[in-house]
Amino acid sequence: MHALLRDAGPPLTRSVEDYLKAIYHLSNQGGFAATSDIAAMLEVAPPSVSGMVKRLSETGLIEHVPYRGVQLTAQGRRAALKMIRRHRILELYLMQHLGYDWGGVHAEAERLEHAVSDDLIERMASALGHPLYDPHGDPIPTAAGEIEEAELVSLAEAPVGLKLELRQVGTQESERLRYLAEQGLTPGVLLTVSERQPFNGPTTIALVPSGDPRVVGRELAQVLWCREVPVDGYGPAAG
Amino acid sequence: MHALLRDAGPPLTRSVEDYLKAIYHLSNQGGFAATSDIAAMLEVAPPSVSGMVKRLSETGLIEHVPYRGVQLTAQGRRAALKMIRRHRILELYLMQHLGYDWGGVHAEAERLEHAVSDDLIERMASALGHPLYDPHGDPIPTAAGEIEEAELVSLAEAPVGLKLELRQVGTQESERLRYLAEQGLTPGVLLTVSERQPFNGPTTIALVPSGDPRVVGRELAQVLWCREVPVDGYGPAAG
DNA sequence: TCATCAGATTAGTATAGGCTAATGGTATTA
DNA sequence: TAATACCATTAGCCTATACTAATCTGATGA
Repeated sequence: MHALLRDAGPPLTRSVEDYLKAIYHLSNQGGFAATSDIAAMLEVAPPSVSGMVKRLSETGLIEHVPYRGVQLTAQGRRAALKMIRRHRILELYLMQHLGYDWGGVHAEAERLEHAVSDDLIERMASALGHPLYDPHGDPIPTAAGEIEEAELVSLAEAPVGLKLELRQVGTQESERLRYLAEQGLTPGVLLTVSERQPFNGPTTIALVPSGDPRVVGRELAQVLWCREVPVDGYGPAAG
Repeated sequence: MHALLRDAGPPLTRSVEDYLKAIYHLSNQGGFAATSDIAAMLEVAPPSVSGMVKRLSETGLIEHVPYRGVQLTAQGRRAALKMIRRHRILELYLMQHLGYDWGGVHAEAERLEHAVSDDLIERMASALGHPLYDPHGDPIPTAAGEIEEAELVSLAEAPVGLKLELRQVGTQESERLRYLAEQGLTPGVLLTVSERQPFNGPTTIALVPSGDPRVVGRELAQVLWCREVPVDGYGPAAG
């Protein structure tokens, strides 16, 4: 029996669960999640985040460095992964057993993930054959709270031909961020690597599904961290 | 298109949904639901009920006669039936598609009913073949908000041999209520009618599943309102 | 180095929903 | 009819979570 699952304490509220999930997603590479980013992700005002951050750090779910941001503690990370497992299993179940499509499934899972029991999730997981990846190709954390960390490659290093999802933008400079946003290069976008010029030259990519091309200079490409996207959408790259 | 479904307004909170459901169950026969009964059913303190009752009557979901109790308005009844539909469909789905048993299914449905969308419920209903009765034999309200009202027979009139569920105790006298509770005769219990003495004599019943016998005098039997229980548990009395 | 500005935090307020203690009303019973 | 007991309600308070407006901090750029 893994010791990872029990933490007891009072059950977390819906809000708390949402905050933990958001912080998990925003601090993926071990960095800090910024107050304003959390606020944007949860669609609340920044002061609401400050308030919640205070409470969460008092209960030991996160660590807060004022004016810097927050990180999950081991306990908080466990709780976040549990929610992510729930979400991903739910999405898969709704699509495979109840005919949901890509469009509707996220919102439904978003509400259900707070209401389901562990038991129900495990039953769904069984019914699905204990899947390892969700409909988006993201890995599903195990019931014990382990997740296959997708290794990220910088776009500057990614082999030509690969299909990637942009996961992290490794800079805070607003000029660069603004430019990248204009180019449609925000976390979550899918792309394929079309070509790379020699001698540290730019990388040419094609956005998916539009096919729009983009040329990204090496300096920028180096801070665009991507995950390889499995080809069939349900498992890691077929090999 | 039925006009019954739309009421718009802000979505109801979990608490409100629970109150409406409780009031529906407690005022079944067109009577009033008492504050203390609602409090007991929801496991909250009576003043909490008074507070909620004020809010609900301000929003037009219930009608409140001070010191008498509350009744659902048409709007409140619609909302309550929607929750009951959700609950019963969920119970059936969890049992038939996810292997739940009688024990666990209620608590799970109780939480999920607040989180599911109408869309999901209708998908589950389809997957179940649009069932009319839940695992307890209770009728499932239609999506349009109609429910087959179970006719109640008083125990004093019920034919010998019938299997019944006690649904309503038609007296408020505490002495009688206390006695009935001692006898295990509270709403929800299952029983079969074993025998009835002539000349307005007592009715003998057997509790289900224990088989314990009880002899109930006519006066009391007249206020014990029962519903006939379908034999197979999934439909009305098999014909 | 200092002014500036964006982002973070604090202050103060609101709403939903719960609680306990105190009070008020109704119905039963003597 | 009067006393009583039970139940409902009001008063006053608490927590979680959100908000706006005001203030503070730290990084950027002159």
